[in-house]
Amino acid sequence: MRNDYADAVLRVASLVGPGRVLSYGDVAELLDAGGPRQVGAAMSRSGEAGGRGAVPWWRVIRANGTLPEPLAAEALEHWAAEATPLRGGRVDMARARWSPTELDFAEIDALAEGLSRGGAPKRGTPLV
DNA sequence: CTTTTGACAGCGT
DNA sequence: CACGCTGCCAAAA
Repeated sequence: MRNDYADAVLRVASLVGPGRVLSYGDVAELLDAGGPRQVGAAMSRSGEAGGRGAVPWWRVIRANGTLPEPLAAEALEHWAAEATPLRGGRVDMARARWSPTELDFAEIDALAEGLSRGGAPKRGTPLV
């Protein structure tokens, strides 16, 4: 079922609570898979997300507490609305970084598990 | 199979 | 603070 890496990334993003954020690299590290670029690539697809934009994309940002031009403006509104710790127009990563609870860890671990599905692709499994 | 690309990160200059 | 280069890993061409 785990469609793919992107799905896991989106789920982790949805775990982040209001007023908190995670850097792309953090997400990759939590999943213990891929890297910041994969997370970003996955997030780019969040707009589609099966047609549902229920993904709090503004809670997954760059390590420096910002987002690319086109998104910064809109994200800033969300951050302000959620009382996210800001500093000079960008997120104060030191204070806003999300800390997963043990419960969240279990969730994340389960997601990571799904990614490792080395099951048995073998044979003509076109896969992605 | 190889090459290119991408909502990145970190370090050196 | 501004650039430039390297490392990263998966998906798409």
